[in-house]
Amino acid sequence: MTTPAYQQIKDYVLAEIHAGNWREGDLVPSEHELVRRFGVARMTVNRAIRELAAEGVLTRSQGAGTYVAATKYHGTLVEIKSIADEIRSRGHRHTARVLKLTTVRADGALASEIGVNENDKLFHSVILHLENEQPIQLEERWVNPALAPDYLAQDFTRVTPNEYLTRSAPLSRVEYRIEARRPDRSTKAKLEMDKDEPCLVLHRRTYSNGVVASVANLFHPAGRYQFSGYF
Amino acid sequence: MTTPAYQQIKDYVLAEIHAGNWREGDLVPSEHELVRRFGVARMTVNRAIRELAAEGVLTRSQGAGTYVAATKYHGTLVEIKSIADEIRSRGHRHTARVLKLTTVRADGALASEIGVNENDKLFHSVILHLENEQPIQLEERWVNPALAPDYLAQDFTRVTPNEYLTRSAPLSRVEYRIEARRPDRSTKAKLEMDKDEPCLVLHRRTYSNGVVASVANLFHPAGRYQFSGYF
DNA sequence: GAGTGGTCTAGACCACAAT
DNA sequence: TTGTGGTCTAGACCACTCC
Repeated sequence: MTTPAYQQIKDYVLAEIHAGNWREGDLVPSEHELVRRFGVARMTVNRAIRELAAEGVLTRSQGAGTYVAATKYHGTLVEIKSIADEIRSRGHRHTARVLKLTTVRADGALASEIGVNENDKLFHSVILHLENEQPIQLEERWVNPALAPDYLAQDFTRVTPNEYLTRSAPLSRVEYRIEARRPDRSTKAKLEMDKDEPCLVLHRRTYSNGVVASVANLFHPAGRYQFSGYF
Repeated sequence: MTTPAYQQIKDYVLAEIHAGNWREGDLVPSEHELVRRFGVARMTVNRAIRELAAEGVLTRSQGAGTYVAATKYHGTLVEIKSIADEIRSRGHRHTARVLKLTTVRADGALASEIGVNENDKLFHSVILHLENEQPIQLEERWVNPALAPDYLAQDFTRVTPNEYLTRSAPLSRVEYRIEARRPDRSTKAKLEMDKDEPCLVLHRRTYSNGVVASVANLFHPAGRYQFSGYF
């Protein structure tokens, strides 16, 4: 019931990356080098590294070497890329307004969704994201303080909560729900929405090491935003 | 510039499955048997089959054998499972009403979206799906006749277009777009929607072997439907 | 016990990149 | 030319399932 050698090598590489010892773009030890370190056959190292490459953790190029891949969480659908990157990739200007950033007490529904006790402290933020000065996303978020103790000290006009959280607590699982909804009056005003314009809402719950790190509701004006992708 | 042996074996297995010679749940030849047929080392066969298992095409169990997996397209998000299966998995009753099923001529926009010439023939269907007699999805679809010549002869109250198409033309690529929208009067009436209730719309374009097989617009009442998933 | 997959070895030859 | 990854071989031992 011992862990297979190739899996131990995979775990080793992942641990080095998560610990920050090997960063994006860094050169990973060669197969030959890992063969020496682990005292196994090259085929065994090859399997470990090849699988990590297939999983998108590493990139390889023949003759050159193996590198730590850029972290893309997770590609397939409703990507966990930050709204800021998305706006910038369209060649537009992203700005953010922090409307709220405080500590709150968890009420019953929130406590059970995040998996803490009622009345436990949670961090709460409300941020409005603008694309070329026009509101595009209202981000309402509750954060588990255990996983991001410095949350309240961040400048979220420069780094989005999403970016900060994925850096401070590597995410292991994401649950989402997408719905259409009529906005309440306050949401409608903040997003400067037209009369009768519906809202496209993404609810997202992210986990880090099996613990809920954060719960977010992302509201978008239907006329200015949609999700898309392929696979 | 020859294809690697492991890739040839993967291609062979995929071809047998797509051709229908090997069906869901069928036992796949053992590694030993494939070693004999292809005249390669077992490690080479092992890599081919292991990768197909990792991709979800096959399932393996030690001691028992390797089987063709149930076709789940594609798992991660906005799964391509049929609305009928989804409703049944909730323990509810699915029924469908075929509102339209004809041949149409492609206008400019449709022709370019599907990649045919203007005025080429397309199959067009409009189907209303009900969950326990309550409308849940209005499916508006255009189909490339080249890939599904018998489309008009199907009984879509028994098999959904989606199920029929994935069987007759294995899909290789899916593009989607999700948006919130106010329904037009006719859509609203068909889906028996409340006053001011928004619509959750999924646009989907599916490819088979690099050719557009079908374009669909799926309309859902916001109050009765949402997309969800995890990864 | 016979057959299956799961893993591993100790070599090998090749294509490609950097120098 | 040296070092890298890409692929492959011909064995081996083991754990598991099925009969």
